[in-house]
Amino acid sequence: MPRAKSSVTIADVAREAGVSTATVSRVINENAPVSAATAMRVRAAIERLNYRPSAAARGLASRRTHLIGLLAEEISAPFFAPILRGIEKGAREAGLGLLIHCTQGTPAANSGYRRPLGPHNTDGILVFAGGLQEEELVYLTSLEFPVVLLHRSPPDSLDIPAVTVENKRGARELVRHLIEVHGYRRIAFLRGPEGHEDSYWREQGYREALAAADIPIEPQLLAYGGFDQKIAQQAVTAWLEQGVKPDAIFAGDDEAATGTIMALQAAGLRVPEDVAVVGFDDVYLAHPLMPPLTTVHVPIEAVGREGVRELVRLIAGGEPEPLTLLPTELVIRRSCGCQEEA
Amino acid sequence: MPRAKSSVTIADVAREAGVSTATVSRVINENAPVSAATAMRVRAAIERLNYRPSAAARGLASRRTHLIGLLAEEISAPFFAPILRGIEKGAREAGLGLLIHCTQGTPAANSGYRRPLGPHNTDGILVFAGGLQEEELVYLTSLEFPVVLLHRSPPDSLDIPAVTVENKRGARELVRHLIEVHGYRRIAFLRGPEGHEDSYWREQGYREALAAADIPIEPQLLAYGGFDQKIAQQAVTAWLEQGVKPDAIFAGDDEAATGTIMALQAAGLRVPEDVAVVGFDDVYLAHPLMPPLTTVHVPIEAVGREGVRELVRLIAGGEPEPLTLLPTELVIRRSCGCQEEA
DNA sequence: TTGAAAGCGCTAACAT
DNA sequence: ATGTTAGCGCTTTCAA
Repeated sequence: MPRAKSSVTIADVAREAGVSTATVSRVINENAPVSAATAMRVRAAIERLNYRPSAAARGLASRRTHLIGLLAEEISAPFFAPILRGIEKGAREAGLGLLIHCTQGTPAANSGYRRPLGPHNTDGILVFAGGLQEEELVYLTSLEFPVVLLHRSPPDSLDIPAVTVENKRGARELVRHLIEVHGYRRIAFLRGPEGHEDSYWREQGYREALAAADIPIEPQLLAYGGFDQKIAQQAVTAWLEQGVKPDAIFAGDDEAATGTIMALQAAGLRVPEDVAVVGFDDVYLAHPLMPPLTTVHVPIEAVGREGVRELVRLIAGGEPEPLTLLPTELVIRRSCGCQEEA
Repeated sequence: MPRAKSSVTIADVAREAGVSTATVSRVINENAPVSAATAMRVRAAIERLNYRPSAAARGLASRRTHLIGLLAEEISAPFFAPILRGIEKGAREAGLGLLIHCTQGTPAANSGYRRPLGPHNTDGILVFAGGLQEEELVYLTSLEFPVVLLHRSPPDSLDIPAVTVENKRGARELVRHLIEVHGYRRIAFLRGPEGHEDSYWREQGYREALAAADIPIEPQLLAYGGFDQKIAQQAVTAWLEQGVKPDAIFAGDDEAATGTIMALQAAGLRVPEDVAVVGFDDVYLAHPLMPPLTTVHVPIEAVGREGVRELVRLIAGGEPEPLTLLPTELVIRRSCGCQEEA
């Protein structure tokens, strides 16, 4: 019969088992020697009373919440789900709870003493991209509070560990493939959002690949795609209307690649016969009705997992790993002009 | 200058402001009268010291964590992201933190005194579909602990508030459209996973619509689609190989509709000219390269939002609303045979 | 290996 | 309107 309402405390268990509360605590936390017989009695008492330790009391006494936080700007598929899955899995395996909070462009709420996530309620936090302003990062660092950045590098002079992916290398290989295998020379690039690091490095990779092939950058082949299907569609449509017709379009990400393909198809152009299109992220391959897209695989879930791993290390007082750069991988399908194998 | 490491406590603030800790507490919680002048001094002291109340101490003393939990089986796009967004938004607006945990088929971890979510660390929880075993629901209910079910109805004899959508009505209207507007009579249905409530009610809606039109159920037109693209594809392929060719296929959900369309196209059949296809959920409309799918819109994000609203009501001691049934809405596009308007 | 007891930082009576 | 103080339920020295 479960006891109703008023909760069972460690003192109840201690009484039931005929030991002190300290001993019960030791059995629960397994952090001090307890004789097998005693432990058994305690566990039986816990079971019998259906005792569950109060997280608040534990946290107050031990100064450990066993919680980690995730701060993001917004919950947006398709990128958010896999990274969250990685984080949740990592947290679960480390025996930590996961507290999540989105800023949703409400940085105002994140001020004063009402902070959503921080030392007052977690043992450490994960910050996804722009989930936290630099000022607060500075503050948390001064407290030596564990923070790990995801898909974002630390502000200058702050050495906060970051986990991200090889955007530049992935983009470079992708564009190199277009040049070397297909002989394309007029390769357009659709930029992602301003200030978005993934976007920045992908552009660098694009530039490096062109430079390596001695192909000059044509400014008119650079446009804003915003990592967004609609924006990319408009950008490509605008090109077409101006008579700009590249050999290939590197859309910046898969979302933009979708918009690119739509714009091309709407103009009666075939992909890849008339214009090749490549994306980045490899999140839409799941969608079978899209022309098989050549893209760069990004290990999104792994970023979450590695982020937790690093955070756990910091919490344990271990040496920080300044930068974890996860590998990206070229995924050749059909939209670049290759014949996909069956 | 922020103080490093050792955290600022309410006593520090009280001293700095020249008041008692009780007064500081009153200012923070705004739950008792404090003179404007005093409040100002306290706030200034809080600001100066960069004080942030310890969640653990607050929780221990007040027996409120200001946290709600979300329990799910797994984090799977595309359904999870919107519902999470609704929940997170609701929690944020209510000033509550959100703790999430997935069971991932590890019910074992959810036993003994190491429960991920419950009265020991939250003020109430949201259970998405099969996120929690019946036994634990019974236990939590006996404690009068606030629980709200999402996309799942309570076990017999347990009156736990639930929030879900009008699956039956949506399916009925959808099939009625196929019958009345298009005159289809051989309408196939692809079932979702066994024990999945959405699936169950959609089938009921399908049956009701057929019954209302005096069309007998043809057992061979019922198959298992598993709310899964691959499984649906196989099921439809199997039909085709057996020479079963329905007028229309209600795929159970959009995911299965995708597989259905693939199977049809692979067999050289056109949608909707040769076979009409309809889905449910309206999650893929975002994907522009798919033939515009006639489906039923499910307000996924609203389920999350309403779930939080109900949970907040329970936590505040309000009257429970046993069942919140959110409306679904028929979305006519092209895959049923209609001419979509521009 | 075990127990006693002093906090952890806050809230909520109860006084005044 | 404000202060005093007794806990909240645990962990963690310190002793034994």
